[in-house]
Amino acid sequence: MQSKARIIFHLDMNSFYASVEQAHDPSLKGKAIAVAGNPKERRGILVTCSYEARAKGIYTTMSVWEAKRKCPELILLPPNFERYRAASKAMFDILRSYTPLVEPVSIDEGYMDVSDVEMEQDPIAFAETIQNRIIRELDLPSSIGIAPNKFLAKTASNMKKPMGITVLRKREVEEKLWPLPVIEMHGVGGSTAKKLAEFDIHTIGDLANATPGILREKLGKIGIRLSERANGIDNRVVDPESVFDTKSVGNSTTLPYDETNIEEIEKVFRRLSKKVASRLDAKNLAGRSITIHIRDVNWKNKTRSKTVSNRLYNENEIFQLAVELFHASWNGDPIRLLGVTVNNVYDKGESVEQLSIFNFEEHAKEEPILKLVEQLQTKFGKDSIKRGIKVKKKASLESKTSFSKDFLDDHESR
DNA sequence: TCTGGGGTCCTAGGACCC
DNA sequence: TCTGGGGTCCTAGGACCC
Repeated sequence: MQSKARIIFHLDMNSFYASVEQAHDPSLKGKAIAVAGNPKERRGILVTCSYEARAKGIYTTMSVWEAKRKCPELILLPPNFERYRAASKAMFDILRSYTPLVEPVSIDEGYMDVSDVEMEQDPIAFAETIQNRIIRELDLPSSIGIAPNKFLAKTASNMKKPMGITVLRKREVEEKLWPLPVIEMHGVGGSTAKKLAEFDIHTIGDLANATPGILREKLGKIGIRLSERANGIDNRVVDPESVFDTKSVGNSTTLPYDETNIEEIEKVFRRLSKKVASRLDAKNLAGRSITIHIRDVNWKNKTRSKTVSNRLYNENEIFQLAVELFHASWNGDPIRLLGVTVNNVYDKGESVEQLSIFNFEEHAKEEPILKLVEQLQTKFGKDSIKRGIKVKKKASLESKTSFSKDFLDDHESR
């Protein structure tokens, strides 16, 4: 069945944080401004900068000291995330006033599937309406890409900034995309570009016309995907729910000076654990595993992780595990960055699965249960508890105490 | 004084199970 | 006695994006 062509918008806010600051304080309009992590900090970088700053050779990710050297009149602002989140929410509310099929991708960009929206005019005029409303109501500039799928819409929105509206039709891919270098493609970074260059693929057109089998062999799944995208093919749907699908919550920090003092390091872990715990709490999430990140002076990264049987959300537990992992892998070298992430997170209160874990935890401290768990794990393997929980998931809510019984029944009936 | 902090997805090898 | 495949979970690392 040939499905009806879709109409996808990709809306991208232009230098979002800087624009929000200029809207908030109009005296900043027309000036070279930038938002930096904390302008006073060593090792700070620019998170965003205004178009006026860009005109003077300033760009995002530039270090603060370099930016100041290059443009002494640059106005540096500390980030005000609350302000950005409020602006973001207002922007997405505007988008959702036209269709529920809005998928936020990040704080300042999102997709809309407007295929079934009844428009009074053509899609371009409709995009203008949205863009003008965001300017009028929020004083924020944006760019919109219009295309039959996400990849092309995203590519299109990037073509004209600020305040652009760009249509990219599938039949225009050959003319407009193929001449561009592969690095211009969303999903291709320096590393992939270098690999592609090794077998003489330099432009998006080269990629589009390469044998998919070869790409698969060299790049794995990514190779196939890139080949499709280069040919203008992308079947991903616009998913409004994806924003609620948090998989991990983490916090990391670059230390002001390379650190070897264990007391300082533990203090940092304490701070990071506290932050992660409070953010998990705010979202009512708990996780099943923890990862710590260590970056050394040479920018070499190391991760260590551990999966635990109880749900992870408590600050002290996170801290203990983090420090434990750290001690098990640290060789005493100076450290540049530390991070703590809780992975495999899920909503604490929603599904039966969590409830059964909760029941299990309630009894976990009791001697007979501990013994049972040990026996079960010895007999059936480490993941047997999880399988037990799956059985529990099928069982009714009332039979809370039947956890171990369900579990055994399942295994003995095999 | 080069290079932040928040994420997601993919790979690959080993353990373990059926 | 030496023959499997198929599947999931776990860990470590890397690429990429905003």
